[in-house]
Amino acid sequence: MNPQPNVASAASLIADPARAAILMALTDGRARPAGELAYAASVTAQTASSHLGKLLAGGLLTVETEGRHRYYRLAGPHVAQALENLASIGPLEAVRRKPLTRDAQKLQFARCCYDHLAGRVGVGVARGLQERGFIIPVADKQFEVTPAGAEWFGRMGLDVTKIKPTRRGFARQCLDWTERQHHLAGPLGVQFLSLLCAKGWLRRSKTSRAVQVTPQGLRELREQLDVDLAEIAPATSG
Amino acid sequence: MNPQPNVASAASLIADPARAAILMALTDGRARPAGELAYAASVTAQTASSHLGKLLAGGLLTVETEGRHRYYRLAGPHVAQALENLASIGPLEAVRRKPLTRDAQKLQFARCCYDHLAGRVGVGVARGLQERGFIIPVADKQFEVTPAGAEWFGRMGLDVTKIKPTRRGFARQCLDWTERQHHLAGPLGVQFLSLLCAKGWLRRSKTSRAVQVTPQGLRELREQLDVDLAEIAPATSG
DNA sequence: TGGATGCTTCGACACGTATCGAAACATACG
DNA sequence: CGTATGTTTCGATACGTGTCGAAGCATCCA
Repeated sequence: MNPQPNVASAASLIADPARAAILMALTDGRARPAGELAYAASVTAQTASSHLGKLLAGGLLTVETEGRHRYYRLAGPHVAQALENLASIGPLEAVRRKPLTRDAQKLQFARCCYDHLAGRVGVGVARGLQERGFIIPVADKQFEVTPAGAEWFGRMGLDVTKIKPTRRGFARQCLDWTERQHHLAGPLGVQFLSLLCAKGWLRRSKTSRAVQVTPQGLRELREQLDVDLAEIAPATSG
Repeated sequence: MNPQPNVASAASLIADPARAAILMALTDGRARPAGELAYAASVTAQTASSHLGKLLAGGLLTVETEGRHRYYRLAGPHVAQALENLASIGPLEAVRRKPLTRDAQKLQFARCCYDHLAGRVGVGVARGLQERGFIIPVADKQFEVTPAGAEWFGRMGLDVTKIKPTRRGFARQCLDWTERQHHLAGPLGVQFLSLLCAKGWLRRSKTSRAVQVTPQGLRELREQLDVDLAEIAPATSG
């Protein structure tokens, strides 16, 4: 009668608080060693090891050994997507009472989603790119780069003709659950985030998914893409 | 350290096999009484009642009392979406060995996703509508109906100007995990499924999410939208 | 009003599993 | 080669929770 016992088993892997913390710590797409994940989940190394083994067996994580460290990362973007999707279910009562921590505000403002830019800034940038006619949404949850867009990316220092599309596309539309709008993902999104960091407009946190917008970035984003971050910034950056 | 205990609690609600079975039984968007759900999950009425209470408290279900029956349904499309999304995580080993049951094949071929058409047929229809220029994907995971599309829907017997958009849009792009492509959801998708059933092209199963394509539907879909179901049909319908 | 049906609450039991201490294993460093 | 660090395995414990029998409400019907 039930053709999908899958959902239950997959969900049970995410259901444990420690495992959920581990997964959330990996949603930026970076790989982290077991010890760091144990610390992030506030459990001992043994406990974390047990969890990591289960997540691995369940296909949620992959691992690569390097020296005496074992680096874990999410098995793919679809796992990150499922996590964000799950987060959209329950927050009705749990989050509302507390007015969001400082860190949570930063995350909502700007963060990286697996390996590209997300949050208010991510959505704003994607919207700016569309309004300028640099990218247009097309079928299959993809963006297409217009000739004008290619030229603009080129002036920014990004040769879009040199970016190789993966099996899942070249410039994906990724749904942002905090904003309920799309931001730019896929190889182009990855390269674009790197570029903005290299130009000193953004700065990735070493310890979390948070992304900081530099004063220069504030100015340039407004100038280049008409993204007014002042309006959407959290208290500190306003 | 963990700003989202949400994912863990939401996942734990889906993690139980009985609850998962209940949720999956509701993914077609219809409302069902508690007893039927107990049967679907193969548990007693007391056990099911306990689960239903938890799902209700967790915001995954809503309920309406009618006489001595209590009808439960999914709290919204986002829950169905999260379920389908979760299903895409684990099926690597669990499903592969068995070549899919008869029922599972039917579901993969054509089913309703909450309240609109999904599966191979759903994706094929959406693709056909796009190739004919009747709908085009736009930002925010939405479809836009072209003038030609409005005319075509009109000839089919569906006045698109009379369909009210909800808060979440008018014609949504819904990701189909079996096909990894979009199909048509939202109010337009709902109305369109009703229309195809009314015209006798499709027939919804009373007991499951499966949707059957009638011989007339087979012919008309090919004629109107160039959807060749013969190629993508399961054994029986080929 | 009395009995049937549908559903929920209560209480007790049993099973699963998350957790950590101790120890084993692997790798790097001096 | 011995020691330190990172990680996993083993074993025991304790807590949570899914399960069903029995009883309690609510509704419908005669």
